[in-house]
Amino acid sequence: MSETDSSLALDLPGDPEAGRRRGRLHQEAAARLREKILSGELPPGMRLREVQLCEQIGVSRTPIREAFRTLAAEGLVELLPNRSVVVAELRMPDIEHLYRVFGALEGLAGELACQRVTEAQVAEMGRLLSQMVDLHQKGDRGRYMEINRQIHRMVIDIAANPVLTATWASLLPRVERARALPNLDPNRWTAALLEHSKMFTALAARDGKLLSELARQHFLNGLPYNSGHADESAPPTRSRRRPKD
Amino acid sequence: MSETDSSLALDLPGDPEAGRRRGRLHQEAAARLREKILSGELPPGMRLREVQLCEQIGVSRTPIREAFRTLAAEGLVELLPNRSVVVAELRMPDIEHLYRVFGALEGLAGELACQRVTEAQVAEMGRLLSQMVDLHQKGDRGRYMEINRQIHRMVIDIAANPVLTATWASLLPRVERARALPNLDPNRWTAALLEHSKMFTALAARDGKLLSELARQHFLNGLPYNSGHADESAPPTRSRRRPKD
DNA sequence: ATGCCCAATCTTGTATGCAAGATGGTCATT
DNA sequence: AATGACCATCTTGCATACAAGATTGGGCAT
Repeated sequence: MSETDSSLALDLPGDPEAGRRRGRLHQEAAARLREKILSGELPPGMRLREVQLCEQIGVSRTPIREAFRTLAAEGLVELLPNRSVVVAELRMPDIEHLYRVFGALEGLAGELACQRVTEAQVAEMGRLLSQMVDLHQKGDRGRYMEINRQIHRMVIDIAANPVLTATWASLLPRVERARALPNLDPNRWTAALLEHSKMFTALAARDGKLLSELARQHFLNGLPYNSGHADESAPPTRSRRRPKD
Repeated sequence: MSETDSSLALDLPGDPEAGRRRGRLHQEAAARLREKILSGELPPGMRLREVQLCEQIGVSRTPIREAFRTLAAEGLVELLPNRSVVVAELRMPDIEHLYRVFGALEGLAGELACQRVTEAQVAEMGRLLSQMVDLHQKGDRGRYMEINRQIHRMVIDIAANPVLTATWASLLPRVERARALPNLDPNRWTAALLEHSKMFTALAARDGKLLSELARQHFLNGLPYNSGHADESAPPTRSRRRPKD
């Protein structure tokens, strides 16, 4: 993933893997574009021209176009008919809408997981949780978030609902993108940790309804303070940052 | 060369619309394939060969391939890498998974709709509901289902959450497909009507939590009785369970 | 000078060609 | 006769050619 070398081309001259990539070019292209969008290298509103990306990524237009459809399904780009594809904007109201849906899905996942979770899985999750506490104390945000992702992923897996998993996964890239925004998720670390702890308790007690509600709330709490849903388009002049808790 | 149906071609010789279709070929192809899958003309498990469909629909492989991706995102077909595209199976456990997710989305929609619905919209919905009662008495199932769709669509629209709408819409074709199965939705007409009535009352009272729960249950009740796993973790309302058949 | 129209160019949408992988049947070997 | 390898063919994945709509900049008329 750190191959941000200047050459974006997928294959170099004489690449022995050249033939081996067949059948996955569009997936690779989609993955690469997804990275670029999430990292902000391709900023919101940017027009993506097919030939330009073809040259950068080193494939023809066909797999690029297929990748576009994948990314459009993930909400990362918008396809304008007979016009360019543009990187989707991500404004605050959109994020709120996204979080509401994602929260509902996580709630459902928690509820279903409660019905199926095994003791071993509860124990495993307890271990992950204590790791998170550790990392929080060390201030290692990167690894903390990694474990965080792992836990959420685990709940979804335990829920064992393929439709849920697929829907959740299709929304995830946008959520990650929102999380990467500077003013989101500022420093509610401590609060989030407490919420995780409560959710774990609910899971261990197999209290589906409670976990469902906690998961939803946990997620909505990740929104910037009190984004009630009334404040539409981002207030431009508000430069206040929330004090760290 | 006689196809199963010669009228499948999108354009006939000398079609004046021939040029006007540009930019929508893959959409039309997707729509046509979607229909064929929902109607059962393309049965589950059937292998879809590109060239064959090209001839039937009258376009080249490119739009067909793009249509395949659209349908795959809707869960109607499955793309086997380097192998054919096949019409997705739709077995009972899948349907249950689907309904759980869809029910959660409808629940969220109801909750959000309660926060935004206007008196005029409540009135309109009351009108639709009474139409349904009428059609139920007349036994006009077709129109009944049409109004039914309209009401659900209206709730989603009132919720005014684009992410929710898009996610819901992407799941909808599969739900419609499940509804078309013979042994689903047998004759719980009357019960469904009663549930709709309760939901309407909750909406009129702006009781989001209640509507959310009712919507979820309403949807899950559409599953054939005894569709598999243990029933939901809903002990508080267990007296409500309908032991129908 | 300003505004409208047209054409050159760019960009996307569609069709088709070509190569690699999958499929299926036949033949040789045990 | 059964089994496994091989070859012909089919099908998909990718690349590229071609056409139509969109964009834009300049020229012309007012």
